[in-house]
Amino acid sequence: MSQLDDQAFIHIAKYFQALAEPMRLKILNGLRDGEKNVTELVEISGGTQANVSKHLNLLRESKLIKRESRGTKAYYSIADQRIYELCNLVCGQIANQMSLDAAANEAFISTLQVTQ
Amino acid sequence: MSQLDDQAFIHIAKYFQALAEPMRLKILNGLRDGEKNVTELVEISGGTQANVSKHLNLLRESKLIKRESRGTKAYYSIADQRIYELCNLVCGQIANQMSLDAAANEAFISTLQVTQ
DNA sequence: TTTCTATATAACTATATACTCATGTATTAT
DNA sequence: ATAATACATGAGTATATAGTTATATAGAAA
Repeated sequence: MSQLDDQAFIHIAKYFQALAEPMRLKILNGLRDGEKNVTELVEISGGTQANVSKHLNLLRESKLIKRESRGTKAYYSIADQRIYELCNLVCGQIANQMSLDAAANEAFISTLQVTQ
Repeated sequence: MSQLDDQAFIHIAKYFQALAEPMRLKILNGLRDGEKNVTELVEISGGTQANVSKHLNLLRESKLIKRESRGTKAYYSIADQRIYELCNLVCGQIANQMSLDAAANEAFISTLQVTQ
């Protein structure tokens, strides 16, 4: 394995790492229908303000979302639409793994709002 | 957010978590061209036998790979082809983020062997 | 049976990170 | 200027996990 390979794997791993947290997935899911400010995302996610703020910062550093400050509010929105493709792929996989019957499976997937 | 949602996000996060480790990505990359035994994967990845064995176990629990024992050897192979689609998506993203010029970008991507 | 090879696992350490609580900072309103 | 609102961040704790070392287990060969 070359060094370049190693660096690449580290980068890719970090990208997946940003998606490897339920609260962050909730936040990203909450941004599907457009930008939201921190207070709105706190309500949607059910987390504390401090914690949501930190997750938002991490997602921003990972270039998954972007921030725009307007007045006293901070509006976040998706910077990388690809994450929904990723989630759709994974959701299919997860739905397979959870041995639900066909109907429940449907319900499960639609609950995730994974269809763009 | 319903409880079902919460469970779903937890599942999806765990799936991404399995991919969020450079050594595991190396191992998965090493399995692109078919099954390999542990010793081969140790050589490919450059890790220790114990560590590779643990990562293999984790990947198996996450249903990303499967194990077949033949004689004294254990052969691992991809159980979920989707991971390569995931990696391809992510690699494109990563390549964009690393501000390489077009040529280096090409080289970078081909090094990753991301094209199926 | 003894030995060798291949793999798994237990014990331990070190590090990363998710979370909470408290506080800081910036913008708007009074 | 003061207060209120919205957000960010530092300190501290708890937990998860990647890694190492040593050892266990299982099959094949002698």
